[in-house]
Amino acid sequence: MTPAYLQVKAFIQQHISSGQWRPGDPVPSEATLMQQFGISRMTVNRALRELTAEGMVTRVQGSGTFVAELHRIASNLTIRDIQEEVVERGHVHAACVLLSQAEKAGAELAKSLGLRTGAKVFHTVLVHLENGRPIQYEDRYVNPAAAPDYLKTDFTQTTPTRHLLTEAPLTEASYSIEACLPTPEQARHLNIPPREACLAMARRTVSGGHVASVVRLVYPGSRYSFAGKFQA
Amino acid sequence: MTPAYLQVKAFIQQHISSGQWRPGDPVPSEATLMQQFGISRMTVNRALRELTAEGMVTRVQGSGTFVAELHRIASNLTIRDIQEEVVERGHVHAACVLLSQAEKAGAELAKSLGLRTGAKVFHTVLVHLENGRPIQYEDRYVNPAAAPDYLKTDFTQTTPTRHLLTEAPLTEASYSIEACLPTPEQARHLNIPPREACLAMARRTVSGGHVASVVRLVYPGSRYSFAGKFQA
DNA sequence: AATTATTACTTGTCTATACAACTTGTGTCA
DNA sequence: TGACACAAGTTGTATAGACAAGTAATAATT
Repeated sequence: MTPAYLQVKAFIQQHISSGQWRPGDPVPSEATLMQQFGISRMTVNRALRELTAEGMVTRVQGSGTFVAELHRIASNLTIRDIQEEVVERGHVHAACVLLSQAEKAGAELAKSLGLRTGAKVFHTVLVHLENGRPIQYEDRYVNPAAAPDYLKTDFTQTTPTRHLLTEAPLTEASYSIEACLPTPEQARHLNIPPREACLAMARRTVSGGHVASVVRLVYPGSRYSFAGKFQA
Repeated sequence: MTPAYLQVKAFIQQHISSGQWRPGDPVPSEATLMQQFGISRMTVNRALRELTAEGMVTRVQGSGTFVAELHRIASNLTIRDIQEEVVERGHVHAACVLLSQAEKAGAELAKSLGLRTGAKVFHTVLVHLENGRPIQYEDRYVNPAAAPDYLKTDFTQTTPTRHLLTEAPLTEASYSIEACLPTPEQARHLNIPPREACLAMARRTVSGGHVASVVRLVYPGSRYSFAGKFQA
């Protein structure tokens, strides 16, 4: 037996996705739906509240519930560990450490990490392999305050992402996905032609109010894409 | 006065983001939180239910509530109208129609649209300009069943996205973001060098169980990126 | 005619209770 | 030792009622 609140949700979603109720149209009030389904108000309320959270409808106290203007269906672009991702595809993950050291931050880097120029930062460069083929070039700077033991980690066993997620649970992050051509070094390590288009994700993660890490992930365009699904 | 359920949410989120409760750790049970906050179970339940929906915690019936394994903080990658996007940045949007006609679908296209080979499809190619500079090359095929009047639209006034969102409210969509080099024609119309890396989003939208449209959006890598924010 | 009260309706939050479904550990019995 | 039954604890769903707060239309007043 399908729970009542799901039936109400399905009822409303169907009317919206079929186009019978168009953006801006009023959705029946809680009282109406109560009677129509013969259920209590709290149950109807839950259904409408969830639809609001999902962006299907908007509610105005005192006025009513309305079909949301644009279906801004959100997808689940998430921060994932590359190793998990590869393993989930049933493939073998390996990592090759190109660099792992402490450095003094330049002006730009220091600013983006929220440190003063010349402050100590950790710098790692890795290449991740999927079934032996290079798939990600990871160039990362880490705020020592967020993960003091960062450099002691064996990155062929534990990925930087995993270490950081454990050490400094993230509270927010901003990212930018762009297309670029690889640097000669990136092309060499990714084993791609120097003019093959690459996907790059630049990411800045914040943990507890402080910037924990800035990273640039470069993927060969021919071997990688961000795929996802929007769902109503 | 902050609502009680929000206080509970804040209490839990703080313990998680501060690292006091680590992934896998149990979160206090509803009964415990009831007593601790002196509120009813339904209120605690709402807080925990919302945290579950937001990916902060996982709940197992009969067992308990636990801090989610990886903070799979989801971002708001949404299907947006390029015109809205440009206008929101305070810029001027314009569109140039390169092609707008009915065609017979080839085998591959027909399959992806869920039609038979040779069926009639609408095909449009547009270039979108932001402040006069080309920013998106839009190559779109539309299922006539989803939007019979598609070709009658003046695409310099109404973008295809907007028309389709109005005509065929979408129920789901899948996308793929990749890096590529532009075709000569794309490079010409986007006014970029032939070897500049581009971002491409391939999207397939479904409306009411039928594929409404497949589209390939190509952006100059130097002028566009998908940016977003994950938030706890 | 313009302003102000009133009223009906809507959503937002919260309570106390109830039963169902599931998990886990414990104890009993063979 | 192993299989089973049971009890305690947990989440999932649902109810009927209550009050607060906001909106919008109507009625009353100026």
